[in-house]
Amino acid sequence: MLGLLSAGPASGYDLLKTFEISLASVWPATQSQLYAELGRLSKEGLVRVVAEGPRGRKEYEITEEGHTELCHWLVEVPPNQTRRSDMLLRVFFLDQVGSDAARGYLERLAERAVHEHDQLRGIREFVISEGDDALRLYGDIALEWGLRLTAAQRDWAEWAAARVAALEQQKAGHTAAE
Amino acid sequence: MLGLLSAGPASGYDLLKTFEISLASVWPATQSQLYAELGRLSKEGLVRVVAEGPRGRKEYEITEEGHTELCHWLVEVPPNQTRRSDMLLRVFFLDQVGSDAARGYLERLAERAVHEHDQLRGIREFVISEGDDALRLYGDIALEWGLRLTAAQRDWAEWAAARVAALEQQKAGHTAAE
DNA sequence: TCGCGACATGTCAACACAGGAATGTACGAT
DNA sequence: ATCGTACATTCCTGTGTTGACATGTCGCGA
Repeated sequence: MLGLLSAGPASGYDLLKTFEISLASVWPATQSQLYAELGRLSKEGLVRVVAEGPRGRKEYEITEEGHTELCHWLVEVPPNQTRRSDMLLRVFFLDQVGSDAARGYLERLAERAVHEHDQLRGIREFVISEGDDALRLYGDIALEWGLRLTAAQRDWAEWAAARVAALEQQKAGHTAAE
Repeated sequence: MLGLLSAGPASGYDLLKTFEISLASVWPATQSQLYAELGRLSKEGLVRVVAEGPRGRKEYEITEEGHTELCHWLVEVPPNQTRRSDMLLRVFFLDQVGSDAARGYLERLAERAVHEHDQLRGIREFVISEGDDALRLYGDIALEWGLRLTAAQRDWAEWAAARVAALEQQKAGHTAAE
C-alpha cells in the first residue's frame, strides 16, 4: 500500500485496481485486507486522507513517516527466506504414484512453465511500448525475474522427466534380463 | 503428513523431526499445525492409530483412503500458481530508495543466492553418499530445483544490479553534460 | 426515468499460521 | 538414586487470510 501510494494519492478502490494488475502475482491479497490495511496505516499515521470524493470515496496520500517506513522496509528489514511451494512438495512424494504418472506430472509442469513464459513475454512487449525510463526499470527487472524463473522451470522439469524415464527404462531392461 | 506416513508408520514426534529436516524448506509449518493436522486426518479416516508407545506416544499409519487421497492430490489437484515473494515485491518499489541503495539491495540478493547455492551443494554431496536409488531420485530432483533456482537468482540479481548501475552512469553523464 | 453496471467501502465468520507455554514420561549416565 | 535430556502431546493467544455478504452512490444509455 505504501509503495503504491508513493506514486501519488489514490483511493482504496484505485489501489485495489492497480494492485490486481501489477502486484497480485507476487503478493496475493483480497479487497478486505487492502481496506483493512489502509485503516490501520491511517491510524498509525503512515497514510492520510486528503480528499473525499463522490460515493464516499476517500483519497489517501502517503505521509513523511510512511515514506520513511517504506524505505526502511525496502532496504533494512531482512527478506523472508522460506517460500512455500506445493509444486516441490509434491515432487518429494512422487514415487507414490509410479514413474509413469510422475513423468506426466513433470511434463505438465514443463508445459505450464512454457505457457507462463509466453504470457510474460506478451506483457513485456506491451509494457515496452509505453516505457518511461527510470520508472519502468524496476517493473522490467521484476518481469525479467519471471522470465528467467519460468525458463529455468521448463528446463528443470524436462530434465527431471528425462531422468525418471531413464530409470524406468533401466528397470525394464533389468527385469527383462532376469 | 500423508506423504511422510506413506514411508511407514510413525508418531507425531517422528513426523515432526522428519519434517523439519526434509520438508520445512519447501513447506514451513509449526509443531502445533502438524499435531492438529494429524488429529483432523485421523477423524477423517485418512490415518489411523496403530499402537501406543511409552510416553503417551501414538503411532500413526496411513489408511487405504489416505493413500488414495494422497495420490489424488499428487496428480489431479491443480497446483497453486501464485507464490508470495517479498523479495520481488520490494523490487517494484526500489526506485523509492535511490539507485545506490537499490543496487546494494540487488547485490545482497546475489550474495544470498550464492550462499544458499553452496549450502545446497553441501547437502547434495552428503545425500549422494548414502544413496538408495529409486527412493532418493525425487529428493535429488527437488534438490536440483533448488540449485537451478539459486543459480538463476544470482545471475538475475547481478544482471539487475548492472542495469541499475548503467542507468546511474547514464544519468550522471547527462547531468555533467548540461 | 429506470435500471444496470461500475464505483466505493465496510463487516463477518471460518480457518490457517506462528510461537510459545504447559505438562508430563521414560531412559541413560553418573 | 537422581538428574538432565530427549521424547511426546496438547492448549492458548494473537494475527493473517479468505471469501462472501452488505450497503450504498453515481452516471449513462435505452
